[in-house]
Amino acid sequence: MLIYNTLSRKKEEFHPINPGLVTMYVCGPTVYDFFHIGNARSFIMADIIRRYLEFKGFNVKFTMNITDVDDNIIKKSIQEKKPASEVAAYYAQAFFEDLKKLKVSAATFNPKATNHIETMINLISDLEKKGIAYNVNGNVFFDVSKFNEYGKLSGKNINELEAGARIEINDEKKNPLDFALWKKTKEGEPSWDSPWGKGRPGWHIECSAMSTTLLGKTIDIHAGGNDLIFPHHENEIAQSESAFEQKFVNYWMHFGFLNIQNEKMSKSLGNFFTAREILTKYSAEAIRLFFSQTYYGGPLNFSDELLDSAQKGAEKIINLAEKIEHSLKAATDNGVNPDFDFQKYYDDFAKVMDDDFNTPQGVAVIFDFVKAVNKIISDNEKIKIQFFVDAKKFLKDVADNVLGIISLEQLGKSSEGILEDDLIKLLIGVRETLKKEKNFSLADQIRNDLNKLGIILEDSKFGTTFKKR
RNA sequence: GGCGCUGUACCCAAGUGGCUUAAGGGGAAGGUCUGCAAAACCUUUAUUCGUCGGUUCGAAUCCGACCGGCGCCUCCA
Repeated sequence: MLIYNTLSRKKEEFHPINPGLVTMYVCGPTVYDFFHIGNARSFIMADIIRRYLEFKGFNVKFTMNITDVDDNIIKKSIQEKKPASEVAAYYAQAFFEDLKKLKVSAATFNPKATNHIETMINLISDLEKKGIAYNVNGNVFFDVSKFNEYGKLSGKNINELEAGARIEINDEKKNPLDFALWKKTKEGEPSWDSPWGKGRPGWHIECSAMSTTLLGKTIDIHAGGNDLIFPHHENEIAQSESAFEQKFVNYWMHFGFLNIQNEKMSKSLGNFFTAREILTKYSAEAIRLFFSQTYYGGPLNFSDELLDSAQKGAEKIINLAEKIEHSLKAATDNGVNPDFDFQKYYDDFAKVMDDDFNTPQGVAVIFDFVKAVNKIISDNEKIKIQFFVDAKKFLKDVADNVLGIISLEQLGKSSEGILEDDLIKLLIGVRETLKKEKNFSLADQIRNDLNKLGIILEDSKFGTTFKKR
């Protein structure tokens, strides 16, 4: 299996530290607002990577942190005149709700920064003892000049950075690139006691602390958005490797941005849609398919047209799954036993996904499968039930469990309850009679009127079936 | 200025030296099935991969130049 490693800027063969186990850390949200659909891309692609590793048989310890103390949260708490902890708790809750709606699997660990302050303080103390961190009036900074590999992840050169620096002048720093490990408290801010007085941690230190505590000093995979490469991940490496004197992360993975009209979607530009907003218009499956149809590392434009096209693609898979369900219910064991090589599709899927999680090609394998199965269904009057059992299993294993672009267990489930479904079935029955009597105008009227209510009737060789828009 | 990503059909997008005279999705056109629809199936929709050169028996894929889009270098997935 190959993974593109930002550190080496090439694809590398993946070897986890412990066979059969993968330690994976993904930078999660700062909880001061709902996350947007661009953030969702990272969360979903990380989820798909995790699920594929599990599909391959790895036990994945998947960690995603919650940054619940930070400048933006404090700003929001002042605006809303609420305690910072309340703001953070509210948006953390919303974060989990939205992830669930997007069908992102629960993480093994979701550590919150404020639960790991002690570890961070110890880590900073170690760095200070080593002479790598320095305290100026209760602010502690990391001395970038003491870590001679600084810049190795982002390909930046310290001297060039200094030359082109547009960094805010801070008299307390020895070097403009030095970054805060510990920030002295200001009036009204959340704070903790520390050897340097009351204060709060800098942003970067939390990931070093939590990753090490939960997963170990060296982990297999650390992932996040492209914009975290510098300075965030660069700083994590500097802190962790200075403190522990061993490699922090073996494989660094970064997700491309979601753009709107070729411009990065971001909170500061204001050109964003929240994930929960998009979820009112499009299914999680369509959103996941949309992201899966592009390589995770590249840029991707966002628009309603593109999501519409993904929604239609998702329906194509659902249509097949529904046909399979009807066939399974019809349950007959006489019929042809089609010559169909299911294993080939599993092999093809694994082959392309093994190449740095090539989800676009993985999706293509699924659509090839959908087409091939549809063809067999339309070419044969009766098919043995085993064929449908196997076909369903493939969709479950690959399209549902790995990519999450279909939800088999939700098929045919009515959110409105059984009564409504029974009423629709009643109308279908009436319409069947009308059709037999050649009263097509009334039969069509029933179909059209139901359609206006969002219920679509389809006549097929399985009889009349319905689905809801 | 430094570093990185990117330019493939009407739209999105894979492929990065021969397996591809270029996957897959959407759209469009024609056909089959159907009382009609829908769904599904079949056919068509890039001799061509930003432009111009070069390397090679062979390139969308490698090299060079040029043109265009984007990002990071400051909080940001």
